[in-house]
Amino acid sequence: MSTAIVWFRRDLRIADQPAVRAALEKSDKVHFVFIWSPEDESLGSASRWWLHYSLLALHQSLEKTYGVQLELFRGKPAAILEDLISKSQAQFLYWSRLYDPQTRKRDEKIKEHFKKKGLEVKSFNASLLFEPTMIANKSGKPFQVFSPFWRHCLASGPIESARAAVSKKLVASKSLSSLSLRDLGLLPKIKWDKKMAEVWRPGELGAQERLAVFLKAAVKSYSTDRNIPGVEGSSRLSPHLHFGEISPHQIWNSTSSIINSSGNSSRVRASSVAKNSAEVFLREIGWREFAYHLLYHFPHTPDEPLRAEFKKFPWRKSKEDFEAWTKGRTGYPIVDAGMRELWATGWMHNRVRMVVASFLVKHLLIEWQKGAAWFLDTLVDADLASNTLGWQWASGSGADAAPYFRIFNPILQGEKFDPDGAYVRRWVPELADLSNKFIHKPWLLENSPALYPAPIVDHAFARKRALQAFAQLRLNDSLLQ
DNA sequence: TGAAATGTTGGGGCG
DNA sequence: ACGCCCCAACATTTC
Repeated sequence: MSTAIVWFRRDLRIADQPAVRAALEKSDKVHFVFIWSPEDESLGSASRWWLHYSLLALHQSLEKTYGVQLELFRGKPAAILEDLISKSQAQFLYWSRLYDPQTRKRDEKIKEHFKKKGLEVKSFNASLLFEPTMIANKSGKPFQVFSPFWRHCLASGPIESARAAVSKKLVASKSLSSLSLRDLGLLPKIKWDKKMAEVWRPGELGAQERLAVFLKAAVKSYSTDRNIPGVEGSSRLSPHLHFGEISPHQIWNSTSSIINSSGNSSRVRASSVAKNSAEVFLREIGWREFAYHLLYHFPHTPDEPLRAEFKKFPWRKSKEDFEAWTKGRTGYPIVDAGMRELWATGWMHNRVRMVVASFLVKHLLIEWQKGAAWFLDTLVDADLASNTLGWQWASGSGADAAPYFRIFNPILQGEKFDPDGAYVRRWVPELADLSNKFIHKPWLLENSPALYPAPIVDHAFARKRALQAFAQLRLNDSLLQ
């Protein structure tokens, strides 16, 4: 009897999972394998916490649906797969594709190696609506601006439907002497994760539940509410998407069915708002696709600016300022609230991500790579593609970037998007008693809260300094030409 | 998915 | 009644 190995990575689900489906079609003996390789992929503590529970959830659903366990290993994937294949005599090795430069290189080698040994090795698309190789502009080049990219994607043909999980009982095969989940050492040694468990439910079921809740209510007013961090207006699907607990196809299918069914309702007015909101939401899925497009075609961008002239930007070095930023002690309430939300829950509202990123890069003039690294280290949805796009956007050095002169005013952003201070009050409790008038500028109070720091930099001063620095950059650039 | 500076308009207070 | 000024509200431009 033939044997297949499914190598799970960031596709931790069983529905709409082409590698699993292919293996089940080929064989009644399948080993489901996950290899924890911190040497290849450094995950922050929040992401590790998530991964632990996501693996637990995957293990449970594999057992329930197929009657077999998830087998866990630790080390270099090539070596571990070699061992597994010789022990199991597997003929088929399947996985879902990843798109970051290092992993692509590693996986290509592994594929070539086992093909040479006579195995059928296949990789599948399990995480993108439009893989980077499918999309190019008229001159055959990758897109660098979102709108034309997304227009092109939407015009490039219908999006495939998500497929349900195949249900089938597999032949129990001898386990490959795997580790226990605890042996992977993904959980934190210090117990800081209590808040995480209150906020998140990692795993495929948690993802489906999150999507269902979002589509039932919040999606209707997504286009406006998604900007208000004090309101639960966003889907919070990002960590589920990152670990592949849900596919964009599944999200696409269920969301577009709302768009299509809202046309013949009697409440035409209300439904057209909902329809627009659903489209705005799907556009955000499009931004994720765009991020993978850029990472694939411009593999240097996690470390270096896409626009080369930014390499010479006169960044400041200030350990103290960076630390104040990470700890949520900059003296600007909306910035500090965001950084503290991140620290407590491993997540930050997107509006606030833009504000804190702009603050680090433009007010403090600290290089975006440092902010990007902090985000990767602390976010549960830490994703190289999306994170790179976001930070390059904020610094003005990337594709479709914010112009250099676009500097967020942290006071105005707070007043505009957190007008009643609900978000600040939640995450910066020492300001909870302030009136709406002062909640975003507590330093103007006669006796401002003693425990809360004064602004580490004056806004007007910082704005001028940033504009000067960016002007210098443009000067350098024109002198070179 | 920007903010600040500058320009324009028009209502209303007031001599 | 009229001209003048102030200023809020909105529009445009500039960074």
